[in-house]
Amino acid sequence: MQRMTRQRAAVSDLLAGTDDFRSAQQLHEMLKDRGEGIGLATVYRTVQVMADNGDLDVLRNADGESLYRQCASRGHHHHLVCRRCGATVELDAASVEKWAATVGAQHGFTAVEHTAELFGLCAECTARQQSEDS
Amino acid sequence: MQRMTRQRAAVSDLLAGTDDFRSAQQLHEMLKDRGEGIGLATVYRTVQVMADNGDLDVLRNADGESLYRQCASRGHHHHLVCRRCGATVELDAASVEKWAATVGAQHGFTAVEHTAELFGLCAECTARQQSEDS
DNA sequence: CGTCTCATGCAAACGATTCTCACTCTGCCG
DNA sequence: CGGCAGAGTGAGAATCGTTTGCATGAGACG
Repeated sequence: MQRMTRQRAAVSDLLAGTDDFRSAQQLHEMLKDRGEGIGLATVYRTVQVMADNGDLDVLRNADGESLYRQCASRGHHHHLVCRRCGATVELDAASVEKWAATVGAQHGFTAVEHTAELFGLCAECTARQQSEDS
Repeated sequence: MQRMTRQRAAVSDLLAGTDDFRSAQQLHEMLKDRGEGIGLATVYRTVQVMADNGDLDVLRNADGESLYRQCASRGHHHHLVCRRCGATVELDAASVEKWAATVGAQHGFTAVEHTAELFGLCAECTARQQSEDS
C-alpha cells in the first residue's frame, strides 16, 4: 500500500511547481532550503517510486546523473533540455518513432526501445553565456 | 606526445577484433583472459584517450555504464544495440538529424546535440531468451 | 487509542570511474 | 648503443551518485 507522508507530499509539490529537469540531489537541496526536513535517501526512494508509477520522467545527463521531471504528457515522448539550467520542452516525434520501429524490425531485433533526447542551451542561457565570454 | 605501449596495442587490438559495445570492465576482463597484464585504470585511461581522438564510440546503457566500440564510420551516427550481448548495427538517420536541428531552432536553443540510440534483443538473443522462458 | 506496516533517516555499503604517486618504459637525441 | 625526460602504468585510495540495512517513527484502519 502507498501512504501519503509529509515527505512525499513535499517532493510531489516541489516537482509540480518546477518545469525543469532536476537531479535527486538538487531536489533534496531545494527541499532543505524550503525548510522541509527530509533525508536524501527518502528523496531517492520517493522519486523512484514516482518514476515507476509513471508520474515522473527520468533521463540521464551527460555525466550519467539521473534527472527527474513531472511532464505534462504522460505517454512516451522526448525532450529538448537546456544543459545548463534544465529548462525543458516536451517533444512529440512521430518521425522518430517510425524510424525506430522500422530499423529495429529490419535487423531482426525485438523488444526495441529507444532514447532520443536533445541537449542544448536555451535562449536565456545562450545570452548569459555570451555576456560571460566577453 | 602519444606513445605506443604494449597495453595500448592490446586494447586497440581487442577492440579492432570486436563488433560489439563493451564496457571498460569487460574489456579489462577480456584482456586478462588473453593473458595480457594490464590494470583496470589503464584500460579506462586508454579507452578515454581513444574516445577523445574519435577512434572509439561511447554510449551509456540503461544502468549508466559507458560502453565502447570501434565503429566503421567515424562520423556522427547512431546505433541499434542488443541489450543482452552488445551486438551492434550502425545506423545513419538523416531524418533524426533533420528533426533535431529543426526542433532546436524552433525553440531558440543553441549548441544542440542529440543522442538517439535503439536498444533491443538481436535475433540470436531473442531465440535464446525464448528457450530459457520455456 | 492500538496495532500493523510501510516510510524515514542515518550511516554504511556499493559500483563505476578517477586520482595519486612511485616506478617503468618509450621515443628521441647524440 | 646509452642516456634522459617525461609520458604511461599499476595498485590502491578517493570520489560521487545511488542504494541498502536497520532501528525508529508515523499513516491508516479497526
